[in-house]
Amino acid sequence: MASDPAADPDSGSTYPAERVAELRAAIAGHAAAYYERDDPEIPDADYDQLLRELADLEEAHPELAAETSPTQRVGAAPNAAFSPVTHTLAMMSLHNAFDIGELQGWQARMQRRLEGRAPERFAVELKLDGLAISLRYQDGALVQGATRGDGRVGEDVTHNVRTISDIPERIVGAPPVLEVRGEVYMKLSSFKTFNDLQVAEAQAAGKEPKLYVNPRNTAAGSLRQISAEVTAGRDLSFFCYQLSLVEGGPELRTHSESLEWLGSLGVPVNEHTRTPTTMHEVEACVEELANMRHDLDYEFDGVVVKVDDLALQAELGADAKAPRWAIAYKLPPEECTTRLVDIEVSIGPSGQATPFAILEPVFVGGVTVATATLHNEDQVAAKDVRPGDTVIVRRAGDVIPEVVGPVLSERPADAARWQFPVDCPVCHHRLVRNEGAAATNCVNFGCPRQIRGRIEHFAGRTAMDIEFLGEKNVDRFVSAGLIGDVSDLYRLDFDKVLEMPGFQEKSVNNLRAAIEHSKSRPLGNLIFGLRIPEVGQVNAALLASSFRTMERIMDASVEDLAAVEGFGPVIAEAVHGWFADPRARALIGRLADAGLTMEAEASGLKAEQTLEGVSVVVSGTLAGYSRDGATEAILARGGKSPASVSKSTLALVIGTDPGASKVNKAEALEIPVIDEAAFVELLKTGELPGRTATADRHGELPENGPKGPT
DNA sequence: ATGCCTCGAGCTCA
DNA sequence: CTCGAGGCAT
Repeated sequence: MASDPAADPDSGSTYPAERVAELRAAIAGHAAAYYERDDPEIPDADYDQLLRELADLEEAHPELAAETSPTQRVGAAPNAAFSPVTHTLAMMSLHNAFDIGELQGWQARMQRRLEGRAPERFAVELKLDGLAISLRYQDGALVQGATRGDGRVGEDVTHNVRTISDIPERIVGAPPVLEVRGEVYMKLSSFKTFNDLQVAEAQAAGKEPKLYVNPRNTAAGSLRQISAEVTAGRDLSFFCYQLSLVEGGPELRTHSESLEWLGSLGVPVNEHTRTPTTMHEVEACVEELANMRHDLDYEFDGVVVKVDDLALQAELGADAKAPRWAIAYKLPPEECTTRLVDIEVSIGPSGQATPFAILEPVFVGGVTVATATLHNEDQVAAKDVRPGDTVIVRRAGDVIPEVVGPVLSERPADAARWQFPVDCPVCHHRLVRNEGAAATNCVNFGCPRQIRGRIEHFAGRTAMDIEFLGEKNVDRFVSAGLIGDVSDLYRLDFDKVLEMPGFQEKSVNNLRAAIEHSKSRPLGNLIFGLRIPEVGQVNAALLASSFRTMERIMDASVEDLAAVEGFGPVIAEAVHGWFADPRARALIGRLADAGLTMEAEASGLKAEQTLEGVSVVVSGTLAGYSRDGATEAILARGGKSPASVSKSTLALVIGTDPGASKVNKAEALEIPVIDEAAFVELLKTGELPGRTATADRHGELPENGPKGPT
């Protein structure tokens, strides 16, 4: 902005008309910075100087004066706000098609009306989820923005529309009169930023945040602000989808031509527009656009098909509700409303009490949703959803169903704020929420849910990997009183198991062998299986390799533990505290007696430490290594293998079907992406071979196919 | 204060 | 696998 010539009075143009235009543009920019973003770019005195020069010029050259000049409106209250605006051309809605058959029906009706002639070309566009507005330009200057209203009469929202950066205040090369229609919407990223800001501000003020429900409602609400400053803070966007009125413009024969022309004038037009010629192609385009639903930074709820030829459009005309030359192909809703019947709390395997919503079942995002997690007490409070509320439920793509928020206008008068239950629904002990924690927990060590949870975790694939001992069998054995903790597994009464329905000799023998086999699992797996707070797979392996024996871990002081690389006071304290409990020590004793591995494997002659201190991430399936095999190979050579790519990653090894997020991140961070052969080389030498897979695959990756199920 | 990492929850899909 | 929360190092 410092180099803006118009800001410098000395570099002014010789011709008054040009200078006037320059001044107006500069003033508009500075005014926006000052009034709308509260962030002045130049001193007030300089601004006043520009304004004075403009006023002088306009006085000297009355033919250059204009209604829209900043001299006419600076400081003026937007008293025209929300006054009724009668649309020159009614803003009609669209007929809907919910499947391909209805799309074909529409085409057949048109063809009948045209007595057998068929449209030669169509335009297929996204139907954005925002709100429709009409913009009027006179001599290239934006003079009015209006909402759709009832289609005939809308509301004047000019003051707010001017704050939308996508919408040009002036159009160079525009005809004397120009009216366009389009959709004001909010980008998903802007919506997220905006809601994050709400949370931050509420926290700073010590209040509960008021979250906005979705980008569409936020955009609509933003345009209804009395103060344009509020609207300016919302980062709205705009796409034009129709030229509705033009006087003195070029000759335009098709809709797509008109959009192209508007685009060339600087009016934002959506890039995802197709112009197929046959209905068959139309269907393919509709499908193609529909598949982009989760790949864009904005939402759309349908695809609009229009007859491209403007003369044909005129011939087809409209019925009472909508034009005959266009139809909206509606996509299945990803968001809808339903009744929140109740809020209940479930106890997780670790004792965490998670509130969840019981919903009147609704079909949304391709599945029927009957329950949805509400995460924790604060989430329920922030959303302020109450039993009896009508709520908005959302399930976008492969995202988890979510209760977005209540529809306050539908709230029953007697709906009371929901209270977190006092007792565990499983064991009826008091629930505890610690200071500063988000979660509420059942802390009863003997809670049946937690007994089961601990045993399931112990038997899980990532811990002791006991086959045939899944959720269901654990539940049955615990219920039958056969096991109460993990050490009971090693003295399980198999005769009793044999008596249980569904168990025959063979299945019992399988189970016996699996349990027996688990005794020799490495020490790290055992430690992980114990489920010590703050100790996951990584920290468990660290404990095993640092202390070598269970005994030494049990006897380690907090300082000893904190000396482990990557351990701080919190983890050290958690480990120490866990082993300090006599019940834990007794359990370890029983496990040792049962014959479980209590020492780290004698590492013997180890592989050369070629990867000392570096980290290598693996994604996808490798031919010569199992998932853990590759990780082990890296660890054995002194390297690390975290689950995600970061700046410190030396290389990403990809097999077949690598995770897209890892590959993308590696590319973004310019981390070498290597194939299995290069990985083998890397293990051997610690060096990356000259040619990387990145170079090979360049230009190939962005063309990932459709993400939907195939 | 920042960025990397692990933990732990919840969920999908073969 | 992905995501948010939180621990730890810098």
